[in-house]
Amino acid sequence: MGRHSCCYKQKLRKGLWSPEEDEKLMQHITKYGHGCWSSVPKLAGLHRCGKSCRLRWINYLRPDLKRGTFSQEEENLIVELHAVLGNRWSQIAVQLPGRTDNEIKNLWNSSLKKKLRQKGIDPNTHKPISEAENEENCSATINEKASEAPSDSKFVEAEKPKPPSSAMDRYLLIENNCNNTKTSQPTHEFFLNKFVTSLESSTSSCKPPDFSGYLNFQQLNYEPNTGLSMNPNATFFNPNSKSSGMISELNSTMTTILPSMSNSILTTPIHIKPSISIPSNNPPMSSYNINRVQNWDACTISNNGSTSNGSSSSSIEMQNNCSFFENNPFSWPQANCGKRERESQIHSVEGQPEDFKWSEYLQTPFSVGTSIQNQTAQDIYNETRPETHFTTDGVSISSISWHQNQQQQSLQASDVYSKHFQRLSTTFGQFS
DNA sequence: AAAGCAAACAACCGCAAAAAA
DNA sequence: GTTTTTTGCGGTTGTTTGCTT
Repeated sequence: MGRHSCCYKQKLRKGLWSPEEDEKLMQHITKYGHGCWSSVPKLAGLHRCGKSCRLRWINYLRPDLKRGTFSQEEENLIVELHAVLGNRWSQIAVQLPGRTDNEIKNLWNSSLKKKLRQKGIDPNTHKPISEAENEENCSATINEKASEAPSDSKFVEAEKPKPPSSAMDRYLLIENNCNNTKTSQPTHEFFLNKFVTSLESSTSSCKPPDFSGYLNFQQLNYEPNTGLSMNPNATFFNPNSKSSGMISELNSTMTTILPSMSNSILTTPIHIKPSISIPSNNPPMSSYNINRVQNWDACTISNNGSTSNGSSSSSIEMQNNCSFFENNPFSWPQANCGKRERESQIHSVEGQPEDFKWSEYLQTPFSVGTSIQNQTAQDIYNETRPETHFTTDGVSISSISWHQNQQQQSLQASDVYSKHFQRLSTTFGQFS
């Protein structure tokens, strides 16, 4: 489509917004909602294009914006998320309630990038700068190998290695290509990754998720450490919801995942006998957080921000008595992929915030991951990153090394799960 | 006090995808 | 099924602010 046609049709104001313009836009949207953005300026009496109005609202006028300087925790989280998501600012912003993608992007470009470089970390790869250079060379070798292969069939094209998108991918790529080995590493993360991927693809296709790959996860030879009391019957999502089958899967998944999160097992490849040892100073998850998650299912959230079971909660505002699967368009068989229809459903609920995104409310259970992540990120980024490590053949894989000390392993382990929780949160947010 | 510079912030632009006609 | 319109995203540029010389 290209450029907004309205910009050509008439002389529209550009540049900074005046307080009067803000006021007009604010009043209009508060009263009528934005509806179709292209009609907003006309209806609100503004000499701006709809696009400009939208941007102003999203980045500045929206009442739920936090504003102010970013906290250290937020900065750390952004760095961590950027390592996983890259420049997907909107997805990163989902994980930081009250912050906009534009704000985060600006922070990254003006400050965070520089800070990372000062610490010797390449902001693009999130690895020590020397290591990033080494791996680039390694990738070049891999590409050379790929180009040697016959390239005249579509099959070959499909087999071309995709750029690694996660630490695990990078690890496997380096292991398999640089070491000339062919090992897949069915770690707990591997199956967790499959699980989250199933959810992601099911949300995009509006089909029930395929957990077949994930379910093997639960058959792995590992025993959750019992140092943490975990109610085996705990449910995290309402089992009486419409998609009870899927909810049941999720609940069993959560029961399995959470103890292992807390115990920080996991990056041990499964072909080596899993060693489950708890570092004496193993701190990651507070019982407070566990309890909050365990109680989540029992919580019905009222519109005054308190929970029906009497426990304190963050300032959540939702409809009366809804557990979070129930009152959201999160039912696979009936999944409604039409955005406009979804919007109309949302609008039809009296008093429902217009831009209701339940992924934001999902932050509460998923703050388990976030809280660990903050803790972890703080440790990692406040300290000098470890110098480059080398595998036996000299390939540098420092930031994803399996050979780091136990404590670092446990910290990374928490991060790994945090990452997948973030993905879950992001995925579910697509339904809003 | 003024000039120069850098950082921070706000807004625009172009593109692509999704939705509607 | 095609075309048009709308929305959202990420890159980039412009403006303001604050600090240093």
